[in-house]
Amino acid sequence: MPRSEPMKAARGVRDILPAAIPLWRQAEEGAADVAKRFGYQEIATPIIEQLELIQRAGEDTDAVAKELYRLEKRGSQDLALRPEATAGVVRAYFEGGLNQGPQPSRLYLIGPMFRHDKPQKGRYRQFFQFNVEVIGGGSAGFDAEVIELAGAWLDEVGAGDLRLELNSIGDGKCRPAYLERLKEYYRPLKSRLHADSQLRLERNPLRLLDSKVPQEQPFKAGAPKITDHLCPECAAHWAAVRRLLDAAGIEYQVNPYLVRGLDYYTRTVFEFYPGGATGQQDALASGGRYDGLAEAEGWPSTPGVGFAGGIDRVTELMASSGEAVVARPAADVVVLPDGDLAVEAAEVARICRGVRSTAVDYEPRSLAAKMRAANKLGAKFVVLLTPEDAAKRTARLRDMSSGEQTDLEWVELPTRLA
RNA sequence: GUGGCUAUAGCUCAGCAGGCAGAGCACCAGAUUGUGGAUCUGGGUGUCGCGGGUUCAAAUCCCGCUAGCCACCCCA
Repeated sequence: MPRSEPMKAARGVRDILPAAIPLWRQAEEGAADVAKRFGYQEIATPIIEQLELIQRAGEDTDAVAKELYRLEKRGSQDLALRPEATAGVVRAYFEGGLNQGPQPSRLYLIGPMFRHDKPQKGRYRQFFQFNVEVIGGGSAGFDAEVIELAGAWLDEVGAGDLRLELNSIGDGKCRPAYLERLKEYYRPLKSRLHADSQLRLERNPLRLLDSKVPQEQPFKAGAPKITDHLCPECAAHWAAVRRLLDAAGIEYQVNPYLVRGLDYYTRTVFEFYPGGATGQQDALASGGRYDGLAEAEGWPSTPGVGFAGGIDRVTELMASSGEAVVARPAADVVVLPDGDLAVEAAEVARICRGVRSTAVDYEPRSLAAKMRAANKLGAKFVVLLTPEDAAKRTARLRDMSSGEQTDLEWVELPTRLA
């Protein structure tokens, strides 16, 4: 047989092994707890969606073109793996009739997302997000609420010091005029911009503000700030959000360069970063208001605000900050048959499982080896079974911490183990 | 898309002025007349990522490829 490479996981994806699961659970359960405490309900949407839904929510950005996992066409629908959750949640809100219920709908979702990125630390092709969405409510109170919720989650799971950045990017009423001012400012500088930025200048000028090209940094300082050019409604909303955050004692930094590239985003944008990190660190959670998204999907215009938190990054932070989680033993009780007693050992295990997690060592190895294995597993008890015992339906129970042993009948096991 | 680093046992890695492929951990067994942890003893489980080149001789030097990691770019 020709030798071949052993099979490995697909590029950019990873396993969450048993030892890492407690930390993972802590991040997820922390998310669910906080969301419920704020009155949010869980929703689960498919990881596949119609390609068109994702394209409408992402327009024709490079990201959609390059990073979307499209599925081979089956039947008449083009499908893709979801790269983010909000588009699907908004779709489900209408399709499931949540728009008929009390407004707004407060929803949360935890699940995997897929992007064909080049993998690197904290960035995977299948990654997990905690999403919180308020759909059907346009008040500033909701903006502040989801920000507070995001901060509470990161705090409680032990993500450590945080930095919250905040901005407003206006809406369809005031943004176009601001973008004209921005273009006017950058046009004379066009020849000094990076090639990518020259394209953005006419197509998506807002993105010039978060450019990281070193030679463009000095230009940003002189650029008009959108928060100076908000319409009265957006300005009032912006002021209200900040007032609410101040009242809640939530610290933030206004970052006039924090933007979103898509038209349906409106008003509030925010991102949480690890506090110790400087510069270009990936956000732990990012969100904002998307009053134009429902309409982009072809549904009635409906306001919404929310955020997405990266569970992979958060668990990595938890691990590095020494967040200790003790893994529970796989089984409290291990049955060690001495000889060919698989049937009897399985029956004894079945009896023990009524009161404690129980495993059986079926391997034909020495009793010493079985004891070693049971010890490493963290077993609290072992049940030793010899052919003579088995014939009489008796066994020997050993307490692994005290070393104490007692001979007893199988039927006595539940009471002795309980 | 760009760049840097890495690739040797199941795992982590050493070996690299070219000369018989190694350690620790893990695993198996024994000391213990078949009862765990501590200790000791024994056991190597390998196409040195793949393909070429240089050489008497290549894990080691050179070229190419592939994969992984890290960073930049990007990130709905």
